[in-house]
Amino acid sequence: MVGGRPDFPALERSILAFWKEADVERRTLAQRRGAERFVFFEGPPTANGMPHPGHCLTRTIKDLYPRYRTMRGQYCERKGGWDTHGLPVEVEVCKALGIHSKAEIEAYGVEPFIHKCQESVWRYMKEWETTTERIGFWLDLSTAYVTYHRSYVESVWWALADLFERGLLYRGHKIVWWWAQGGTALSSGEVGQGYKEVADPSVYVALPLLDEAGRRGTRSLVAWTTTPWTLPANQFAAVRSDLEYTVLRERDGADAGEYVVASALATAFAEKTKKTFDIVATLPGSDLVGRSYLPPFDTFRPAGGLSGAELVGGGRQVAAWRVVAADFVTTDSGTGIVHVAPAFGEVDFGVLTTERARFADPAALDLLCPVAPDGTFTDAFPVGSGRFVKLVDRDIIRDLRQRGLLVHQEQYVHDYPFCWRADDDPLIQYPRQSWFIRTAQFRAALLANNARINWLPEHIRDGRFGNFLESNVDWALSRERYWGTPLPIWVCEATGRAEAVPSYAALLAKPGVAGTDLFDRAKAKQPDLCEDLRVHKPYIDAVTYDSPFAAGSRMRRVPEVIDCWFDSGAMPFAQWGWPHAGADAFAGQFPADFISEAIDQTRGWFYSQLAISTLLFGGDGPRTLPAGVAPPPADWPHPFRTCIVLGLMLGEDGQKMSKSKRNYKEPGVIFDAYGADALRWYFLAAQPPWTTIRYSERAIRESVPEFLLRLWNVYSFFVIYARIDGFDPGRLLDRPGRLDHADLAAARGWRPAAERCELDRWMLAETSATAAAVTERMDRYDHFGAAGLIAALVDGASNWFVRRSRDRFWAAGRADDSPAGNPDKLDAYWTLYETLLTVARLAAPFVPFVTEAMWRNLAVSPFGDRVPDSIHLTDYPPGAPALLDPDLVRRMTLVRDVASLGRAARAGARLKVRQPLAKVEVILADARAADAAWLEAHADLVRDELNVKQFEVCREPDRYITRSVQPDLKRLGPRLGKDLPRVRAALATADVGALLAACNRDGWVDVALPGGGTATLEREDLLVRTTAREGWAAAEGPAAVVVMATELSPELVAEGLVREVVHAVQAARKTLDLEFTQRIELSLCTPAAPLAEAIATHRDTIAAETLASVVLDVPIEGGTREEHDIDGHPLMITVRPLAAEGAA
RNA sequence: GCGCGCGUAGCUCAGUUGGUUAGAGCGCCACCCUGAUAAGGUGGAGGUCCCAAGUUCGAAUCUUGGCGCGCGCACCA
Repeated sequence: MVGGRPDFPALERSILAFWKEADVERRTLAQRRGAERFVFFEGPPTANGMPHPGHCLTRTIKDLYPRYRTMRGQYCERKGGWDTHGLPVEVEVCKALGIHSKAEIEAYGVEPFIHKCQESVWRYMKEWETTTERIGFWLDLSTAYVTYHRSYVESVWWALADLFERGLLYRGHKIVWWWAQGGTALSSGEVGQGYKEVADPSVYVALPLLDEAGRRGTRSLVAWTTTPWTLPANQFAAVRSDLEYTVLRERDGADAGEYVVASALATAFAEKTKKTFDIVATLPGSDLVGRSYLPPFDTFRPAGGLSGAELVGGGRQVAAWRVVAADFVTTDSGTGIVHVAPAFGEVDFGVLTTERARFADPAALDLLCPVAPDGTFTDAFPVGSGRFVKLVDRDIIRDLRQRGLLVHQEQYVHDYPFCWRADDDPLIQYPRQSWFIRTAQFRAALLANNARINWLPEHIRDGRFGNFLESNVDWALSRERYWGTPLPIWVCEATGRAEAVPSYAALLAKPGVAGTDLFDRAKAKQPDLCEDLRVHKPYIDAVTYDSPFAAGSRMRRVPEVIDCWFDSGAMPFAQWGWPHAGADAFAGQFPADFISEAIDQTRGWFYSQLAISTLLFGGDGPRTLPAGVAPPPADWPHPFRTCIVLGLMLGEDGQKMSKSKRNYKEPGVIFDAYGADALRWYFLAAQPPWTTIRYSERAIRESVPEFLLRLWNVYSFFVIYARIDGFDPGRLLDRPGRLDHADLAAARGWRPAAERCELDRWMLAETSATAAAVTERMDRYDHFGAAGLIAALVDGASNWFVRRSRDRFWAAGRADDSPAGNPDKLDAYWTLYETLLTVARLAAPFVPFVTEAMWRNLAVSPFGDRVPDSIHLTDYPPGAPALLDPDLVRRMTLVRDVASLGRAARAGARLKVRQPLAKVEVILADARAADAAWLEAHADLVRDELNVKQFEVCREPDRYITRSVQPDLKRLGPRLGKDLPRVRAALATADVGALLAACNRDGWVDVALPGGGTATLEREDLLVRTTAREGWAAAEGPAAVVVMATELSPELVAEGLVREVVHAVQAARKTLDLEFTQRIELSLCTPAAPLAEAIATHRDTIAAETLASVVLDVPIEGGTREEHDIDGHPLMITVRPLAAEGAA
């Protein structure tokens, strides 16, 4: 059913059924087997949350290019994938179980907990599958990779083992964001979730300097901190050696000491403390470096005072509570002297590391940490022992004040991270053993690889992503959690030496392996237990083997699992189980030509993929491949060549989408109301993909008439009349081929473009040009530009071709090659048919449903199995170069402009189009003579469009317009530069006629400049602009001025009145809901003489236009009466339908 | 605080290496068509292109500095 209002959602459901029944998706792939590949990677979504509109966007983009490339003849696999590990899954399970802490999980039991996690992963699976299918995203979910699957885990193991073999995976002591109450470190992403603005105490603390003998003097450093609880762990004070420091003494202070602060901050310091200071001295920071000071607390201070330790190069120095030089010291805030507590800050820890390197025995510098993993002070710091550090701040401040070390105290408002799932728990930075990957030493390689990626938008490369890589730090890989890929490292109980295991088979091959039975027993008890869990906690933890490092000792796995981002980043090879399996699949599917995700994946999937690929497959790795397995080529970029980075999608109110705020409509609602094509077109055509999209139902709804409905209307127009006129391409053409222009040539009654009318040639030229341009854009991944071109083509077909061709479609004769056929009508059908087929195929990757419906009806209905049964099995239309006709396209634009200007001129003069006018004249600004002649030859067209009796290109333009000459700035700018204003001035006052005449004669002209000198200008340097003179009904555009004759003769007025009358009668017919073939009796009564006369004169016209058998001037008995006002004249219309007696 | 992006019509957004009269859709007003018709079309009004300075013959476009918004990073003490 093509007529009437289309029901897109219903249409789409039937198309979905067809795709499924006819196995179309698989066949599009099978058809291209062996062809050049287009490699696409699916970034795995997590299926334990509901899909929302943002996912619909990514899925639309991810579908578009594979569809397009497939139609272009490439072979594009679309293997799905699911991300299944990680804290979010554990959190979901904990919620369901009503538990929170690690202790509670342990109490519940790791084994049942893992089982729950594995089940929970598939919680919203159904919704994801439905959404994926409904939006038309062709993705093979049946072969989707799953990150918890054993083969996937073993691929990841191999990668980690390889890194370990190369010394790139190590165990380190680092400062991590620690959730003390939960007993785990959090990932940076998790930390980022939990920032809150809070007021913390901020203190200025005096650190008394010590002399050579270790005696305390009167002079103190002043350090600033917002975390007083870290003061007991103080180990250093940092200054910058190239800064100047000032020694201040409080004026009027009785026994005031002296304070050292950075000179740049001395004033601010004085203002803060509200004290008046005298400057005692200034000194460079370098003078402070090496000095000892008294730590704020004695926590770790040896009773016997400070003894030195031996330096690497000989000599001795005090190990702790010493001033060090550091670049990170700034004068932005504080005092220019930084309290360094290596246990509680990453930067601070860096200071310790640097200092350790200076000493012969690094152990001389212990890491001082008075805090237990649960966040409470140990007995080492009696003031706060047993209490959570943050709660001890006040006691610490009181203690400092009592001892005279507190210089100043205030509240400081700043952002501080809290646990994202327990937002009353502040996080602390805390030293913790974890496993790291040495990504930082690959910084240059990462950047080089990144430099070769085609990022869209481009600024991602050097902007967000590049910056991120520049500041790369080693990847903190391990997580002290449960549901994740277990870190495949086994450690010797006796020696602590470790080795990595690349696969389960390798583990089984170890000497004296034991513990594999834990899983077997669980499986025996619970036969449906997922086999993949064999490589997960707790089963894998039970597997031990003989240590190669110490006889009689066992190797045990470390307890950690890994960051789930490593899982997803390993997807290019792990999806095939490579290198343990899938060598061929991997070789053919690496690197990806195209991936796309939203910008939040910069440090997520984009980074994890790049980092893993660069480390494994860059210049010098991998080293541990099984025999016969080759690494992929190392050429950059890998593992992806082009990446479209999508903007974030916001809700209707411009805020982040959130379920609780209900600021977005569920995708399902949109699908049911407007259809998937509407949503897809909105995503693809309404804005470039990287802008932040404000998702709104209104915007989606409004995008429908603009494209989908218009396309449908043209299509529906064609179908309606093709049926009436018997246009049946299936009968006229035996071998349809690909239904391209050349194939249609074989059809009976088909005439070459050259023999058809101009409008047909124009339509075909536009179509061909658009096909070429769209292809070019799509090859550049510019679907936004391509969509604009397709929309413009549809607009041209609807609002120019169809509108101007109506009479041809309605002309007498059949649309076939029979004797009753009308060749021009047939031309019109062939032209529109070809255009529709081309447009449908161009738009197929964008709106796969409606275009499929069009193809099924336009091609499959008439040709049956002579053509592919799905549009997605066809080739993308190449366009026919022979049909291109730039001159015609330009001229048609010109005539459309003229028509448009004519209407503007009418509007200006308040002369509606129903009122015929005598004449319209056009003055072309700077057109070629051939264009003018062409335009004049199309007088009929313009007369028809503008309802005028006469049209001509004006021979005496000076009557209506003035001309001015302007310099072509783009051409002359580079040549004349500073002289331009003078050239402009000269041209403004020049004799335009003479100037142009000289130019046309000689090709150039010298212009005298106001300040002296001349400029030589060529004809091409001059632009002629025409301006309408006052007093005419005229409208001007860049290309032309259109002037309307406004004088109304009595005849013209009468004709105008008649058109109004016809209009009124048609309205009456419509009110009566008459069939358009229904004949009527009509009476028109008016007391107004001019109107009566006009009606009398044009009685036949009125009768013909309104299908009236008679037009009377007395009321008809039994007719329906309507009172009308015709340009101020009253008119009574009476209509009486006649008994049916055949069609018009 | 640092980094990235963005500020153009009432709303949502284009504007492709600096160039002449800055565009579209929606909304609004007016009009047209009435054989695609519970559709379709045309025209119009509406803009200090966030502000300021600079570079330039010329800036919505380039530079710098503000202001505002979004995102990322970050207790850099």
